[in-house]
Amino acid sequence: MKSAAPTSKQEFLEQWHDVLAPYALGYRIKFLAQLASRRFQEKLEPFGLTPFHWVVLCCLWAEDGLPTSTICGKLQQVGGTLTGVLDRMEERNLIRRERDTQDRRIWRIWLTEEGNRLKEVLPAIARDLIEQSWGEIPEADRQHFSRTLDQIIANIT
Amino acid sequence: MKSAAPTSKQEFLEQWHDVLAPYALGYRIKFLAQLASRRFQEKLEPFGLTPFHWVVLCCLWAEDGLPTSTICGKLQQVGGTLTGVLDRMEERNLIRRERDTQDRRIWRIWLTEEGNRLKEVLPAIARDLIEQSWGEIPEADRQHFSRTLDQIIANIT
DNA sequence: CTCATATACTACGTGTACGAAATAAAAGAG
DNA sequence: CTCTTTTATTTCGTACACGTAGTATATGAG
Repeated sequence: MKSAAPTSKQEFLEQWHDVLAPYALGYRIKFLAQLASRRFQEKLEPFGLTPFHWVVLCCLWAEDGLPTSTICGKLQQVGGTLTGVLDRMEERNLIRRERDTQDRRIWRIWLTEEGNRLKEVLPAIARDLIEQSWGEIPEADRQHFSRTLDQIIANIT
Repeated sequence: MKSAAPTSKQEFLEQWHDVLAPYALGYRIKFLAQLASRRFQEKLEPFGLTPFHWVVLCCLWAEDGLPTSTICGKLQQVGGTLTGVLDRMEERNLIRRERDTQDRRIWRIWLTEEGNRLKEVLPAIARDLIEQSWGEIPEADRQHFSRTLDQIIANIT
């Protein structure tokens, strides 16, 4: 029981199709999310970053100085989760917190120079991983999958 | 910044398609997994269960008395994660740990009476959630999505 | 039998995630 | 201008999730 357990991916998929039908969809999606996160984590490790850091950086690259609540909204994450992530990002010198001058309840998040520089390196890494995930799947199927994904999200929201 | 933040689901999806293309696929999948987990958690709360308890129970309903490592394999989870989950399931009187008589390294997991009884109630709840997730999506699209999902998992494994 | 190696599981430290409660500042009622 | 209510964020407690290290037991070489 090292890390990845004995069951092969083939067996894994079969089992969750047949034996455990009620959870078939949910668990496979959760599993894919988890697997993708592991892969991405491996690639980010050399930079001392996590997948969560990456998405926060994405938000700030698009628009710097966002309030914490706006980032929460973009990522659809609970406030308490962000606090910890931002704490660690601040420690690692990726971002800087500054109080809004108009509304002192708001803390705005600003990229440091290092946070900004990563924009030159990370996107290529993310793109490669996505391309690997799609693999041989043709463009039409990718779009179809993507649309259905959005529809499921809408159904469950 | 209560719990779900101001950005609407419509805005959410648009943003992750356009603004953050590199992460578009990954983050939406992660988000769906998270969202589904929240919904399922809500439904399991009255029983004092979590989604993880559900999948472990699924494994044991199919075959009772499995070794911890086999459950790890079926769920494709790291051993350390299972230990904690099983600890809590034991405390909640869902399962019982027993040492294998042949190989004393192995701990076999057995359902308690309560763990067994839940088989009558929980599957319907899970099925409802899946059905809600699919919504109006026609059968052909469901299968198509499901196949592509497996393919992506295979590509990234 | 004895030692090295492999296997099954647990323990620990870190990083998400969640809901609920606490804190601080703004905004609105009177 | 006060008092209540709302909003932004943090804090806390619990539950995954991972990699690494540690412990106990089995297995194979000699």
